Amino acid sequence: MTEKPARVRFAPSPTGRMHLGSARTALYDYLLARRTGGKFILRIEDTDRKRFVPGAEQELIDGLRWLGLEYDEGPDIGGPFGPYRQTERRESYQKWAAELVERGLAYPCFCAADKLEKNRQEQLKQKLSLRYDGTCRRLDPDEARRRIAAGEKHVIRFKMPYDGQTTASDIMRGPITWDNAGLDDTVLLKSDGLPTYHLAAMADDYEMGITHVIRGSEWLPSLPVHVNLIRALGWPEPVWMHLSVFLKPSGKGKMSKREGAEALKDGHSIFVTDLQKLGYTPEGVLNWIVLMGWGVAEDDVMTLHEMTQRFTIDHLTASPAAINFAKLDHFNGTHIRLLTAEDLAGRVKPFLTEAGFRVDDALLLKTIPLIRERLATLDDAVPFAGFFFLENVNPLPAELPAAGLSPAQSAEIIRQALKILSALTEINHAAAEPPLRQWAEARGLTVNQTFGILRVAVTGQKVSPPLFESMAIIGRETVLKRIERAIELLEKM
RNA sequence: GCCCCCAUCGUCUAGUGGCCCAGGACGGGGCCCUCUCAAGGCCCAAACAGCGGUUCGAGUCCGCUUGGGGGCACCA
Repeated sequence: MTEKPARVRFAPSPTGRMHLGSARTALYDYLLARRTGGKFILRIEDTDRKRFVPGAEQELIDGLRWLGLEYDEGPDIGGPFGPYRQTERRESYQKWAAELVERGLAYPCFCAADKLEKNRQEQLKQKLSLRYDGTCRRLDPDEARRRIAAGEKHVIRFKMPYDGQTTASDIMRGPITWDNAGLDDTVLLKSDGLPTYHLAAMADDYEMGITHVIRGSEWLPSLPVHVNLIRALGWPEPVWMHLSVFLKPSGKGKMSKREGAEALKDGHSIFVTDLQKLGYTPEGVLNWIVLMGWGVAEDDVMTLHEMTQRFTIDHLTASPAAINFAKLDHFNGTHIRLLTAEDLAGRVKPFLTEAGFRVDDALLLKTIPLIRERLATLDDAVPFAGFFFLENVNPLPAELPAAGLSPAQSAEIIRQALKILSALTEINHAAAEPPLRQWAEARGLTVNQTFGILRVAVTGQKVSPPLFESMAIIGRETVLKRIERAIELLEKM
């Protein structure tokens, strides 16, 4: 590759939970940085003190770590361009704001919030476009200085050009042109002295040497503000990439809290730490989201490492993508099957432990070949492997009799099966399956019926890994004991 | 109300003017395998939103219409 090393930043604000959209942005950031031999930076945009959520930053960091998106610079690990939290860089923003005012590119605005709100309502009523009326832009600079000196509350607004056009280029959409007449005098510095996103992000990107800005398409409307600001200050312009939003599964509208709750009922979630708890793997999640907005012709199963080798900016797509959880399940299962037995065992263990099973590592490892292709999520191991770690199972009596057979008939069948099995010195597929099958067929029974009763007797459930392979792991004595118990249960029915 | 973006199977997408009577994946249907459930193999149905241009030739370029999405805060 001939691309120059890119400096890319993931810049979330600690105002909520880390969702799929953020994860995908971070992924693309990471891929671009790794692909070009550049740097991936985590920056926390915490200038909104009202919406600040304690713990949100940690969830972001945990999410990135879990996904395996290691960053090179960040608030917790430092780096040459720190600090990486915006509230720790406020002097810098104030300095830039002051410079803009001094050069006549920005101005202090004393308009009160309630007055601005009244204006907005009025504009709404008259069906006008919503924008600042420009009162303070026309203020005499000397008077403004006097009012500031008198301690009057104010913000700093950027002076957008009144006429002409602004053109900026997005990597996936090409050049976009706006009439400046439709642009607003955006607030750069709030009355609490902290910057808004517009100033803070641009200043940081400049000071941190960011070469590519990857962010959500909700930022597209403020692109002209950002480029005018950058150009006013004479800063180099980064490459812009505005990622489309994720739509709810129906494709109508973007994901909301309502859909989030709906997904959770279904064993899915749009939050990355939830996905972890639900038994999804980073590999599965990553593979799923990387394809929502970036297309490959074929071979769509990839690890993070393979993604970094294949990722290219020019295959990014600009259209909104609907979330499809069925596809997540598929990718997750696929990556589970790609793991080594040891790896899978280690990942599955916490879910079994959490479910109350006392897990023996050696035993767990033996069950992996039996359960691996049955798992869509890691916690599917609970129903598929839990019974291996139990001394006794408790079959539901109602589930014991085979379809179309009475409890008495079913009892008789496994009494015979017990006879056959106890004659064996070891119970495994090779030794147990042929004689049982022969016997069943001779009696005019289907193997489904016969093996079915045994399955419930031995595993306690109607659905399980292969019967005889499971028996081999459980061991002869325990198997025979469980069958005897089932016979008792059937006799009592 | 104003501004901006997007538009290929139900969904995610490949396609960068002829290689496309449009390819892959998920989901769906069928068959095979099979002790349940899976996994796996094979096969099938399924799309270029519409209308005008440009061109010898358009899914691919342009315009309009329609549909969808985003934005218009001292939030990011």
